[in-house]
Amino acid sequence: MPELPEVETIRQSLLNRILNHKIIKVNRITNLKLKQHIPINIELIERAIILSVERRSKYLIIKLDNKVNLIIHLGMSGKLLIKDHDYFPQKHDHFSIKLDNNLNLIYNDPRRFGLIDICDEAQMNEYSLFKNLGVEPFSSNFTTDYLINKFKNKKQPIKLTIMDNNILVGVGNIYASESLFLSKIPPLKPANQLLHHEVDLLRKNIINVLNNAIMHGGSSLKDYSNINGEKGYFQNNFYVYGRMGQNCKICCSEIKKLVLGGRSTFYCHNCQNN
DNA sequence: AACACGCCCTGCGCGC
DNA sequence: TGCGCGCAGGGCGTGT
Repeated sequence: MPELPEVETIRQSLLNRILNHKIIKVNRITNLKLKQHIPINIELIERAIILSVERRSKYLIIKLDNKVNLIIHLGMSGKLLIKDHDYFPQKHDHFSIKLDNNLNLIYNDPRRFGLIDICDEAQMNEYSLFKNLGVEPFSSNFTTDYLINKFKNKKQPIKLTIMDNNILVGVGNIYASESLFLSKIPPLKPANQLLHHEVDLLRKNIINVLNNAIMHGGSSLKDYSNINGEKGYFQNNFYVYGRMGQNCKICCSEIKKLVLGGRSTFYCHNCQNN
């Protein structure tokens, strides 16, 4: 599924297709439950005009002129696709929106870990899914001091800590391994044992790796694609993710894998050894 | 509070 | 060829 760079790529590619267009009709294609059910009053977005497409963490927020926000999360396997007016629903299509430019915005999600929700603009500050989210990696609040303060009492492995959405959003399993490699920090190192300069380096590398991935259109493993079905290319630039048994691109040591919090974690034992 | 773990699902690739 | 198993980009709820 998409991490922040993939969601951001989707957001950007949506802009010139749906902005300022009117939602003519919403269509529930299946009644299957996603992470939560599609709201019963989802028809509230019909006849509204799309004013902007924003992102918070890995959520897309489509803001409408009737003060209602459409919120979409893609979970592990969710996709948004744009298809023209004679589109015919495909397997795992769950929901679609027909626009006044004859395009359909389709939500497809085989594993159904994603979600579709709505929230009044006035209630966004109380919106439960956003309430406990940590800082955005591209915001000015994402400082070294902020991280040091958050890491202070964390004995857990740093890899789990940077994936903790209550601290920092947008860093998923791929970019956690990648940013730790770039920072030469072992994934198992307890968060509270990082030195000041390591935290600073990690912060910079998180920003850099996410930015780089966005510039490459995200990473396409298995079936991720943008709204036009196009793949991203950042997966070709991975230093460690998915490279177990291959040689480190820096020191030629063998890339190792371990499991942390149930998720595969890749690292170079030689480069990340402090 | 912090942390370990299980679970929500389908699909794919692998070994046998 | 077919089966069972493990694993997959996320995030929440539960228990200790």
